Amino acid sequence: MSNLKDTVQLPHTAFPPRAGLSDMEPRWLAQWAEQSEKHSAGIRYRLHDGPPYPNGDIHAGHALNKVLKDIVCRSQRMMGRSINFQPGWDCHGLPIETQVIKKQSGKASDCVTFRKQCHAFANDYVDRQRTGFQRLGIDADWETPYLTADSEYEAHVVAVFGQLAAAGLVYHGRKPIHWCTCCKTALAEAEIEYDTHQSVSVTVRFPLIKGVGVDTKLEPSLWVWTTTPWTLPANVGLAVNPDLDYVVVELESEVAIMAKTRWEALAETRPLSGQVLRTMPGRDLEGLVAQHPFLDQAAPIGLADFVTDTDGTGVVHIAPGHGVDDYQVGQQYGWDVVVPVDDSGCLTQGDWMGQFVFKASPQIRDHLRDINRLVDDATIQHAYPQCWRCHNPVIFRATPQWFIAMDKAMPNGKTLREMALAALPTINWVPEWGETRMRSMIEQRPDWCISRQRRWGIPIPVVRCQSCGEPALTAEVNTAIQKAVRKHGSTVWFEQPTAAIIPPNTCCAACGGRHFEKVMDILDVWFESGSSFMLDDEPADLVIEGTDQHRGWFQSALLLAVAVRQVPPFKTVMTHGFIVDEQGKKMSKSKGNATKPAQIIQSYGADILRWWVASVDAKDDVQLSPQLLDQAKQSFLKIRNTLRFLLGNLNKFSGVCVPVDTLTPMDRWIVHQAQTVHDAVVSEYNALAIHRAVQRIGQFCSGDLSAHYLDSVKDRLYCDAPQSHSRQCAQSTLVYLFELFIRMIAPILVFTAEDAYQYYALKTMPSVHSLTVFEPGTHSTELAQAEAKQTWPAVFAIKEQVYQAAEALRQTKVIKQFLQTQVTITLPSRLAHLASFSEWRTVLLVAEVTCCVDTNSTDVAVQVTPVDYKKCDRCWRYDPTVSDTVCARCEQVVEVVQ
RNA sequence: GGGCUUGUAGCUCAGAUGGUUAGAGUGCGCGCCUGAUAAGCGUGAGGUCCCUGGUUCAAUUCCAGGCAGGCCCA
Repeated sequence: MSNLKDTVQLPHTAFPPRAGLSDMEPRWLAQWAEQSEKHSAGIRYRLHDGPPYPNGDIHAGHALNKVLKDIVCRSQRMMGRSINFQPGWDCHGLPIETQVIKKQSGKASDCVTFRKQCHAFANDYVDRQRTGFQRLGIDADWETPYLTADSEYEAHVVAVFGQLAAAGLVYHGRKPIHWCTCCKTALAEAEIEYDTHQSVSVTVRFPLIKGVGVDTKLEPSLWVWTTTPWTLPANVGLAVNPDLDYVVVELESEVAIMAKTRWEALAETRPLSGQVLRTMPGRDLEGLVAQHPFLDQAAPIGLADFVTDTDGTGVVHIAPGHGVDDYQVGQQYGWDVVVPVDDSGCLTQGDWMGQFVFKASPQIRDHLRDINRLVDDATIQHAYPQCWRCHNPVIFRATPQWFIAMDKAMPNGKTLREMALAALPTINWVPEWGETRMRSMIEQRPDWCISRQRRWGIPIPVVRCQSCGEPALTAEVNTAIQKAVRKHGSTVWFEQPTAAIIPPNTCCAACGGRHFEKVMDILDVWFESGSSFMLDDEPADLVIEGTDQHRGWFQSALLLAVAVRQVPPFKTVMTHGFIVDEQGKKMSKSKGNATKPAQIIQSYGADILRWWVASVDAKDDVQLSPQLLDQAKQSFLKIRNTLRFLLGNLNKFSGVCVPVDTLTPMDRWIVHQAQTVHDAVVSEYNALAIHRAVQRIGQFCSGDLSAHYLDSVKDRLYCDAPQSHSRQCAQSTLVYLFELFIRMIAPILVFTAEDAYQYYALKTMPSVHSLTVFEPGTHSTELAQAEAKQTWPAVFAIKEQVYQAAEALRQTKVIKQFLQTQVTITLPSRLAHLASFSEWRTVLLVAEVTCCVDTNSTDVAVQVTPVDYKKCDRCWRYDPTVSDTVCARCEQVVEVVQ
C-alpha cells in the first residue's frame, strides 16, 4: 500500500500552508526597500496625493484612501504606465495648533517659538504616518514627499497668491466671525462649544414709515423678536420670508405686522384680541421701510429664506456686523456692515458706549420699554456658543478679512466662478454625480475668505502702507516675499521687519508712502493644499479622496488652478465614502467604534485589510467590523490555498509548456476562462471599479477554477505517468493559470502575491510587481472560444443535473461517493454533438458515462446508478479494469515509475 | 432646514428600454472525502429587491412622498 502511494505525484511546495502575514509582510517590506528599483518606462501616470494632516496616527479612513490609491497605481503600472505617486502632508493649520496647545497646558509661547513647536509636531507625525502607510504596502515616493511647511512649497503658495492678486481677485473686506471677548481673539468653528446660556429676549416695534395699504389711523409697526438686544444698535434692516403669509392686525391701540402663524399662536396663548385687516405673502413686504426703534435711521425690509415661523414673529432684525445670515442678507441688499462693538465686547457708540454687550441687553430692553417700543420681554435659556478655553459666551462680530472674489472679471474677462464651472465637464468624475455636487457647491459658495487669525500657517503675503493702509499687491513685492520665504521659511514673516523682506524702493501707489507693515493674518490651509498643483507642470491623471473634499481640497485646487493656469489640476476625480460601523453609523473616537489599522494589521495582516478595501464598493460609505474582516480573511485564504495548490502541482515541472491548442479540451477551456476573467479584471481596474475585479477574481477562483477544473485535474496530476503528455498538459495549464491569476491579485495582495511568486520555479522577474498584464486574449484561441460557447455551458448544466440526481443516492445511503456511480445521459437533438464529448468522465468524476440521443425529447435526462466495479488502490477510482488491486492505467504507470 | 447621495439573501456584490421561478460568491444546515487537510467537493435552506402612494395590462426597476444612514452646508 505504502509503496503504491509513493508512485503518486502528490503536490509539494515550500510555500507555507499558513499565511503568517504579520511576520511575512515586514520581511517583504525590508526586501523591497533594498531593491528599490523604479521602473520608469511607459507613459507617465500621475496620481496626485491629497495631503492629510499629520496630527495623529493613521486611522481606518486613511488606510482606505491610501490602499485605493495604491491599488490603482499598481494596476496602472501593470498596464505599462510609469507611475508617479508622491505622497504629501498638510502640515499647517488648526488641527496641529490645537494638538500643540493641548500639550503646552496653558503656557503661552511667542509666535516664533510656537511655530517651531508646531513644525516639530507635524514632522514627527509625518514620520509616524509614513511608517503606518508603508506597513500597509503602499508603494509611493516615501523618501521625497511634499510637505506644505517646506520653505520651497511655501514659496509656491506665495507665488499662487501673487498671481491671484495680479488678476485682481484679492480684496480686503469684513465678515462676521466667532469672537471671544475675554481672549480677544477670533475662534474657528472647531474651537466652539455649545452650552446653555441665559439671554434677554425682546419683542420690539419697528414702526412702518410707509403704509401697507390698510385704512387705519393707528400706527402700524412690525413686531420683531430677538435674543440679542445688544445688536439693535447695529441694525440696518429687517428680513421676512418671501413664502410665508404675513398679517396686518388691528389691536386696541396699534396695528401690528407679523407672520400669520405667529399671530395665531400669540392670540391663543395670550389675551390678545385683534382683527386681521389684511394677509399677504412676505415677498409683498420687500422694499417697505420701517423706522429703527430708537435710532434716527431707517430699517428697510428685505427677503431671506432662513427666516422661519417656528418661533419669534417671522420678522428678523438684521445686523450684518453680528451674524452670518444677517451678513449675507446685507450683502444682497447692499446694506452697511455696522460694528459698534470693540475687541473687548463693549459698545463703541450711542447711549451705552463702553458698556459690555451682555450688560447692555437689559438696559436696552428697559429703554425700549420707556419709549413704548417694547411689546414683550422674557428671559430664556438656550444653547449658545462658548469659547473652548475660557468658557465665556462668544459673540459674532465682523472683522477685517481677506477674500478671493468669485464674481470679479479677471484679465481674460471671465470670473473665477465662471472659469471653475466651465472646467467641470472637462473632468472625469467617478462616480458621475461628483460633478453635480461640485457644481452646486461652486454655484452657491460665497467669496472665499482666505485669512485666519491664527499663528501656524503661511502668512498672508501682503504689506500695507502705514500712512494710508493701501495694500501693495505688486509683482515685485510678491517676488521678494517668495524669495525670503524660500530662503528662510515662512516664519521669516514673524522674525524680520517688513523692510527687510520687501524691496527697499517700494512705494505706495495710492499715497506715495514708503513705510509698510505686514499683514499678520495667516492663509486658510485650503489655500495651501490647493496650491499643490504647482508641484507639476501637467494636470494630474487622477486624484482620489473622500467625498468631503468636494468642499475641501478638490474645490480649492480647482479654483486656484483655473485662476493661475486656466485649466483644472486633475483629469479624473474619484471619491470614496466614509467608514461606518456594522450598524452603518459613523466611526468616532468617542463612540469607541473606531478600528485602528495597526490593530487590524496585527491580528489579520495588511493583505487582509487591503483585500477588504478592494472588495467593497467604496463609492458609498463602507462598513468595517471584525465580522467583515473575518469574511475578508476567508476569501483571502481561498485565494492563497489555490495558489498553494497550483505551486504544489508544478513541483518538478519540466518548464516546457504544451501550446494551448494541443492541450486537452478541458485544459483549453480553463485557460480560456482564466484569460477572459483576467481581461475583465484589467478593465475593471482601468475603470476604477476595484470591487468588481475582486468579485470576479473570487467567483472565478472558487467556481470554474477550484470546483470545476482543479478537482477534475487531480487524477491526471497525481496518477498519470510523470512525463506523460496528459500530465504535461495539466501542468502546462497550471502554469498558464498561475501566470494569469498572480497578475490579477498582485495589485491588491501585494505581499501574498510576492511571496507565492518566489516559490514559482518559472518566474521571469525578481519581483511579481515587475510583471505586466497580458494583452486581451493572449492565452485564448479561436478553438477555445468556440468550445467555450458551444460545449462547456451545456456540459456544466448537465453536470449540475447529474450531481443533483447523485446527491439523492448519497442522501439515501445507496452510495457514499459519486465515484461509485455510472451515469447515463440522454441528450435531445440540439445537444447531439455532446454524445461524442470525450471528457464526460473527467468532468463528472464518476465511474462510467454513457450517452445516447433521443430525438423525441427536448430536455436532457440523466440516470445515475451505483456501480459494482472494484476500487483501484492507487487512483481510488472505481473501474472495470481493476483486476487485482489497481486499474489498467495505474498498472502501466507503476511499471514506468518503478 | 438645504445640496448631493445610499438602502437587492446573515455578509460582500451583480442585475433588468418596466415582463416567466431576482442571481453569484461567502456564511449557515446536511452529507462526502481524508492524496490542497486549521484544506477540498456536493447539496439544501435563505429575499416584502427600505416603506407608502401614483403611472401602467404589468413596478424591485419609472414618478411623488416618507423612513433610516452618510458627506457638506445652514
